[in-house]
Amino acid sequence: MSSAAPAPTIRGRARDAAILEAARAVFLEHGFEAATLDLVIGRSGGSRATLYQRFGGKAGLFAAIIRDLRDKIVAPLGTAADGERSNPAEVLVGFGRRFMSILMTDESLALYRLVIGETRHFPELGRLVFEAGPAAAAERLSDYLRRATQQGRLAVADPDLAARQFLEMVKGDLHTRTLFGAGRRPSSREIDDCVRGAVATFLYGAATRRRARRRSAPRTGIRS
Amino acid sequence: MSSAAPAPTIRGRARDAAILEAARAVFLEHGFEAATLDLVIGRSGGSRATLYQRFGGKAGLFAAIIRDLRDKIVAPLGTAADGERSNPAEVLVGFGRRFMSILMTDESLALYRLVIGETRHFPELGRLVFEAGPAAAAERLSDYLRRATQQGRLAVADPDLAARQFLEMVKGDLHTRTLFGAGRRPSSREIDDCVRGAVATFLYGAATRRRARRRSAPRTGIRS
DNA sequence: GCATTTCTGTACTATACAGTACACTTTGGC
DNA sequence: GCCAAAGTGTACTGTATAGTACAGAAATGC
Repeated sequence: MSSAAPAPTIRGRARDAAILEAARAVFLEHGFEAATLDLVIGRSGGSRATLYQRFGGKAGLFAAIIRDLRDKIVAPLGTAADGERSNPAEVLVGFGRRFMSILMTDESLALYRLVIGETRHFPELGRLVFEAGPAAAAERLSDYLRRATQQGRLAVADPDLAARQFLEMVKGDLHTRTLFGAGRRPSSREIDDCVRGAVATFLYGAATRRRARRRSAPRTGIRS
Repeated sequence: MSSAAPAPTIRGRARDAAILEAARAVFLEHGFEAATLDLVIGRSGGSRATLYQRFGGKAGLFAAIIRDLRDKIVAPLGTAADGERSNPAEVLVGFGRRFMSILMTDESLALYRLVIGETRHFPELGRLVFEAGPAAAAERLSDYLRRATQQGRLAVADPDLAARQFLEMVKGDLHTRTLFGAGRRPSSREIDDCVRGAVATFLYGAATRRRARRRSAPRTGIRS
């Protein structure tokens, strides 16, 4: 599928890169169906025949740019953890911020819209992006939560679940709202508040203290 | 925009309804660009001219079905709260379940894909759907959280934020994963576990008990 | 520097589709 | 039943676009 041969010649590599860059912009801006190869060629400056020879056609080009974007934008999500300072709150705030700083870029949002919108036609690409991004980020966070719990710094019963919960809270509805184009883009200040709020709720919950039971009880004690 | 006149005659109303139903199916299945009016007409059985007269064209028809779907699918999200039993955990589990039971239907997921994917071309429709659905649901939950806090049953500093956090956790990554088409559709059992897990974390948090401070402190005490 | 491979430009094909026109049929109020 | 309004069917127009063909230019490797 993608660009079959890695790259034949120097000119070829440059051409591939130019086509990919143009295609990325065009697909992100217009979506798969509304994007036209003439638009891509107009931007990249190559020739129609080369595009077909190198990428096989519109669908192949689309797959190629999604893979490209996955590597450039989405994969870094999975490595959004670093320097584990001793305080879990600080670690979580840092992780949340890096997560959001990648997720809320124009390119990242456009990629989400594109992939989610085209899932019907390209289901495997959705899987590709999801696994490399959000799922990988959750895995890394899960590792941290497990270690912190073993060290007695947190009390997390199910690290995988907790990691996903935390990341969803960090996104808050800011991400969804922005995907829907509802309201203006959130400021970095709002994003920061959202991250800190998520950390607070994640760590301490919303129950009144006098009602709090031993941690393990409510976790399994909520019935029906 | 939408179907201008409410409905002129009986046959007319039936025709409108048939066109809308067909258009809904076609747009949800193919997306805006890939959907064709011939497909719609083939399904609804009317004539091309009527469609144009009643809905003004492809874009008008699209706007009409989005409004229709908002009323039928998304708006109920906003009313997903009922019977406030005394136990906050039970109320939250009930709310979360109803929320997810609407959100995870095939139609609801397809609508999300459609609206998110077409936000570029129809930003106002995204706003429409978001406000009527997720935002309205968060508002109702926020009301409950505020009341429960006033009654001393919960300790929620910012009910609006908390409501959004809770709903995001309830969705977990199940919703996003399914939107991306990654992995099989979650079972109702998985959804249930996700909801209960969200309630547990929302109420009690992940901090170890011996590290827990007074609730108000960490909420504002997380710096940088 | 020459042969070969790769890229380019242009022109062409086939098709699909939104939107329009118009003559004809059905419906529904009276 | 009549007749105005609404709906139908078909055919047509114009355009946009994916994909193909091919001859020529350019670069690459030796």
